[in-house]
Amino acid sequence: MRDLYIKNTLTRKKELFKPLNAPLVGMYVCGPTVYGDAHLGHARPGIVFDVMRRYLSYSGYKVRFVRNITDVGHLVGDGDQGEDKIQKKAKLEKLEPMEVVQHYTLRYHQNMDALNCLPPSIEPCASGHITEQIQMIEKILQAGYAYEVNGSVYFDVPKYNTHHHYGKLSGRKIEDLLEQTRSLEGGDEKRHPTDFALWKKAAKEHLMHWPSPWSEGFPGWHLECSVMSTKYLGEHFDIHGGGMDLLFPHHECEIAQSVGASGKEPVKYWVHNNMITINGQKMGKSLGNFITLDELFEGNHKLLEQAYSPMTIRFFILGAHYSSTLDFSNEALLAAQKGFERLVNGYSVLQNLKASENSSVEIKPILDKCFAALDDDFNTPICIAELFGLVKIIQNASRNNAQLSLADLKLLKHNFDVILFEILGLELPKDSKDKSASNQDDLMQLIIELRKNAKENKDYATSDLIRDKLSELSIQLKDSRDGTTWEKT
RNA sequence: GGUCACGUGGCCGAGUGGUUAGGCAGUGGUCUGCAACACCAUCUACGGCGGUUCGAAUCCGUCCGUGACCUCCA
Repeated sequence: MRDLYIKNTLTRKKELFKPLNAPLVGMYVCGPTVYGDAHLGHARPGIVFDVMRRYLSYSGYKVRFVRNITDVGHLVGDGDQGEDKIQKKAKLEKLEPMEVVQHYTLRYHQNMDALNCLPPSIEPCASGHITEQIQMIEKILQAGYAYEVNGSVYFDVPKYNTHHHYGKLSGRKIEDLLEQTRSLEGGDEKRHPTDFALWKKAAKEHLMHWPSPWSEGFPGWHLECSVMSTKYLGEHFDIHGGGMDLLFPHHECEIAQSVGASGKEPVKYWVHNNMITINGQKMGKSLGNFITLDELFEGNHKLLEQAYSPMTIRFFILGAHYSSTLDFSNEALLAAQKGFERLVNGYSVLQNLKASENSSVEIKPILDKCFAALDDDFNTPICIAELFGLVKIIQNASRNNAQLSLADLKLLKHNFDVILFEILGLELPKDSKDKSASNQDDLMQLIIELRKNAKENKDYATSDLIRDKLSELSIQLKDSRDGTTWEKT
């Protein structure tokens, strides 16, 4: 196994990846709250953690990838007056809360599938782990890091902070937090502004509630991730991922809860993806400046000049390092689309390449660079840049401006496949994949033959007619020295 | 206000103490009956000002600008 380095948010350093129980790797990623369609921002963690997971698998690890579905408990608005997001949506649409959950979970799955993100090994939902959440609260209470008030249970942050460092992940100090935290509204049950709810007593009109030792209520915002990661990956596991916006308070609270309950540090490597921006500003639900994935796939949004395929989106996202912000624009997306086409083009040319006696170029060093890039904190943009270098060689070889030995050609074919499909998870456009499966190709060969005859007879009217009509049918003819090929556009 | 990032050529986006990132767009060529595709060549660069150094876009300081988190957010 090669050495893989991962930037750990906890230490702010790139660290050599050493799994706790090699070859097993436990990976937990925060999934969506299912109360609305997934947008471009959701695609990013979906894709970048998919590539991490794929690369770890490729590298020989046996990965258990857990990604939750949040279907309960996130409050809207400020303080206690807030409403459960899913409940709010349910009331709005006159649905059962679980209907909302089911609907958006399905749509999320469809989107992730379109983006060719592999499904998680386990996809637990919060509502299915109420018992476990109650058990964890009991543990935290026993440890003395929580207190009950009027049927609700809160995590005692100042007390926790006397034994541990609350704020170490996000680089905060509790004293600073105290100064900056918004002042509490009157009647708050919390003893300290930084305390957070583990269990909330449900108001009468609250639709989603469960029995507990403290009250009929529902679990707090951050608890599900601690509970479900512990249940499926253990009290101490390898990788926890999520968006940077979850760093504080969500992930900070997760650490506090887990340490509070078990005394053990839950996560070895914390990994955070950066945000997608639009006009330099974060794309987010609360800002209302988001574009849903369906809108992108269909080109159905006022900011979009055209539709962009899921693979264009995937390629676009992999073109930037996960830790950098990535700015959305039609121009950038179009560049990604064209770039991806170039890569696909290179791939299909590669399939028909003939081997020479010797190689005039070196393949292995470039492939090594691809893997070295991925080993360096999953640097997909550099990996892709090297791939373009290979495309140049492939194109040159097809024009006899470069030669590849049989061994090199085999090496290139195999690894181009591995990197493009297995690791980066890109897919060829459906049409070109199905091309050989039908008799379409035979028909096309006939048409190409007829056009060739016309050209030889200098009957350019006929040859251009064929070309133009095919073009209208979204079929592009590609003339080269060795004859004509075709592809769907 | 606190904490933390970032500022790269027309656009997107890597990288980093001395060597071409890459893609898209542009320009010139090759190919073509004309094109498209493809290929070759080529042009725009590291926010301002200081400092360290033989040498900085890369390190340090400072100023300016932008953003994120501090409230649910991927």
